[in-house]
Amino acid sequence: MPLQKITPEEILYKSIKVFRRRGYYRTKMSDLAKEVGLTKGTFYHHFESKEDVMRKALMASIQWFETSLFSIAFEPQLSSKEKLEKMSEKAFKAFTDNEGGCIFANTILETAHVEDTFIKEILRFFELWKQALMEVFKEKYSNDQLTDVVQQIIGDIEGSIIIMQLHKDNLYLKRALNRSIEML
Amino acid sequence: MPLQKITPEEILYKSIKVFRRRGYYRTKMSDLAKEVGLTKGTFYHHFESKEDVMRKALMASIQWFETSLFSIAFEPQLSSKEKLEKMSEKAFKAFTDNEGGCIFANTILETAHVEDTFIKEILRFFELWKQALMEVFKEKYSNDQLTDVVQQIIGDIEGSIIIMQLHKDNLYLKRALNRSIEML
DNA sequence: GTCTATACACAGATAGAC
DNA sequence: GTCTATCTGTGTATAGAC
Repeated sequence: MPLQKITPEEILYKSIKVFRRRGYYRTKMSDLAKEVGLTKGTFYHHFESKEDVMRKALMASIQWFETSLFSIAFEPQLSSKEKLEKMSEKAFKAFTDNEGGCIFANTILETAHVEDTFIKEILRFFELWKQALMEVFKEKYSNDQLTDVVQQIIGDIEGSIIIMQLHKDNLYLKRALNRSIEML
Repeated sequence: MPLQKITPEEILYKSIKVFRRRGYYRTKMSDLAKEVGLTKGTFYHHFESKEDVMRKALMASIQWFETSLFSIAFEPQLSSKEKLEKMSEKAFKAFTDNEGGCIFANTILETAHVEDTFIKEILRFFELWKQALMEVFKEKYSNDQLTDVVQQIIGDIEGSIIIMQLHKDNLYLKRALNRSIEML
């Protein structure tokens, strides 16, 4: 009976968890390895470098948001309100699960003025989020209002995630998500 | 003629600048020393450790916000609107100056789930901000609304700082500050 | 594919001359 | 008070056995 082989998906899932809580720079390869249940040496068998792990982790996370959350905005059988409520529920779970908030916001604040290593991935996340919300709000707001309204909602949610982590109280995020529903 | 002696205030001011842009963990003692124009060895003559520099930098920053910005909320000769406009103008400058956004938000996201080294200072900053805004908004909102409204405004501003740094466009912060004025 | 052992680089902190 | 030199710990990454 061979040792259970760990899948790349599982490694990335657990790496995201660690990166979200500890940040990129503070996370050690040994932290990632430990979380997955491997040694550092073995971990390097799967990835070229720490940057490589982070990039693939971000891409896997984007993939998840795209197929599990943002896609709701384009489900034709749902009303706008139903879409937004469903998205809010998923977002709440995603940003409170395992603590650590939003890995993309964390990373942009951590690396914005130092290097642009992950900027492409981070921009893509926020762009997809924007597109999804614009789809939901397009019937309520005119084209020239739409972008601003959606950016405001994303900012409100991200800000509430900061306050949520500061006070260790999920209610702040819940309220921000409810405010976005009220704007419909 | 002796060499020009650098003041502790000046060292802290320049350290804040570096910490804001690079974050705590990624900032090296040599970065701080270089910014101030000293060598690493000399820098250690002024501070015990990196943690010591950061704590004193945060305290100096809080001091600045308290005396230069939050204090405006308690100036008796100004109307609420005048207070808020004056505060917004100062806040815009403070959060866009030198880039780097809000050092307290950056630090809470960077360290929240890893250590609580600076949590006391960060909580104090947000508490003072909250108190100041509550003073300005107290005539407009009832007591049970007041805390939530003010927390929402702070969240909105902090969120806009993230989006601002993401898109390298100060307008997002400007808009968030204007929204707070519209809530008066 | 997993492990242990190790090379290498670099950051935090200290020592001691001037 | 400032410098150069150095110690020490530790984190990234690699080598090589099983």
